[in-house]
Amino acid sequence: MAEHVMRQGSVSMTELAEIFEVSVMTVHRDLDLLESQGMVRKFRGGASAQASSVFESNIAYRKTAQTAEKEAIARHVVGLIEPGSSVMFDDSTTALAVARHLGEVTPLTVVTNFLEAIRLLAPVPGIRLMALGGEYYPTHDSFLGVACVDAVEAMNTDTVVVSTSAVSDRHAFHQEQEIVLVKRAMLASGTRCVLAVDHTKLDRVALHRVAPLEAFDIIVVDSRAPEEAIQRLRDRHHRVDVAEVTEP
Amino acid sequence: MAEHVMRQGSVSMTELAEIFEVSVMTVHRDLDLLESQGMVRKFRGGASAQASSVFESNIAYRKTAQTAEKEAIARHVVGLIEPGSSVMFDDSTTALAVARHLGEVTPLTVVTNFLEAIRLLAPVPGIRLMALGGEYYPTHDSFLGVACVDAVEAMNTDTVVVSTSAVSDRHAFHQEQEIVLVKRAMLASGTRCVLAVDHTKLDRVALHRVAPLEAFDIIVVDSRAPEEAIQRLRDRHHRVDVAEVTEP
DNA sequence: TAAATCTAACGCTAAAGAGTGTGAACTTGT
DNA sequence: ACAAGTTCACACTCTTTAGCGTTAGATTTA
Repeated sequence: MAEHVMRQGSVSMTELAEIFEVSVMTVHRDLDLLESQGMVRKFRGGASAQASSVFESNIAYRKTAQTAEKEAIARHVVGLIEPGSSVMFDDSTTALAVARHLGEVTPLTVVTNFLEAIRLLAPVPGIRLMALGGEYYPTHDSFLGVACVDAVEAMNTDTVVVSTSAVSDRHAFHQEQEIVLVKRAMLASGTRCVLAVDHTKLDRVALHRVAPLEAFDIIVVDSRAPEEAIQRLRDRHHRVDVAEVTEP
Repeated sequence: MAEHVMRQGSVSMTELAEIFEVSVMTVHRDLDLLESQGMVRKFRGGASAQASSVFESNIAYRKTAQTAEKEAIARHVVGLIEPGSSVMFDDSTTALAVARHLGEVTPLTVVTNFLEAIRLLAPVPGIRLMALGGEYYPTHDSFLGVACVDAVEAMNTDTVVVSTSAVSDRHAFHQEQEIVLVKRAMLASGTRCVLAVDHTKLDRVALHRVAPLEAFDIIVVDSRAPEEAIQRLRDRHHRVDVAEVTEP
């Protein structure tokens, strides 16, 4: 339904009800949900699409996108992590995919500001979990702000895994300032930094520069990235690992 | 079933299976659960009770105990909180009862290190949630340790609500050192400090002193506390509020 | 004011989840 | 080595929960 609103730009309630063969009440409920997630705007009689820049940074959307790629990247990243070491990661869905596999490399110390990852890892035996506090942001389901940056700066981990929404030949980018600050702090507090991005992020830019690519020791992309894009990254002396995507 | 193990001290598997009219398999599963929560010890053929001091500090036990009293205290404490102010509370089940009612006094800034409360409050509109990070302790379902103390010390809130496992005429007590350190830090960072304890905690002591009762501005107890115990607290110039318990 | 739209409440259905038992395979202690 | 005890995997039942529609009442717009 979200996709339809996106395509049309603006649709009426009754129209949506007919298309999806559901009652008007259901359309209301679903749109309320999408609106609370920042995916669409509601007005009397219908709903309109949000600017792409705002909903792309939204969890509900990010979770469903490029799952196969993220899964492949996650498996590769987990292979880079040694049992007994410490890992820090941010509030990206790619990192969440990594978190799902961390139970395989125990014992491990895990540090994150991502509430969903905390929920996921809290009951896992063999994982010493450290949460980064801060102000809770519902749109990201994570803790950000000054308190979080301070908490990051008080720590040091063997491996830091971050993902950003855009990567050019020279820099990693992200739209939101609060998140940029946290990611930067994380990069500064990791012995080894891994940038994990799927191919849709390559050759793009966003509002804020997070860091130059030199700040990362390893860049992991999925195998659906164009060969020449990978080559271009490698040309600038980066170690670029390609994770093989298996599923459709 | 836990109660039966407590009373008997030590019971065999088959005995438990007969008493509760369930299969031995189920007994195994339930005891595994209780053991993982630290309520009992398992050995080949049966299970034995834990020392009371260890299981009393355990969430699974604390959650089921004195719910009516905690509910009454919680309602009273919420009445002390003004909309628009900030509240910090610890990882006590009493505080959790308070958290359940915080949606009624929005807008509000809430600070806690208790994961269950974070889960509970994250989706509540009108609540600005700040999490205190730190090392995750499964037995308390909260974040403790140096990182947590540092995070607390970096903040200041209008009201601090804490509960302790024992209260004498002069001091508040708790068994665990990590928790004591966090509670102390909280007391130091609140403009107004509230001690919320049900009547079973009165006239008791535990291993560590948390703070003298003078450190608290208000002490809230439930109406099942003996009158003379309340009077004794009041004699020492404390403001003691009594929350009326309604349910059985 | 009338028509349209929105919200809240209730009950229904289908899917998900928790809890349990059975039998086979494995472990431990005597 | 054998018996008692334990664990695992699977299937079954029961409870819980999420999602949808209908109706009735409130709100908004023309």
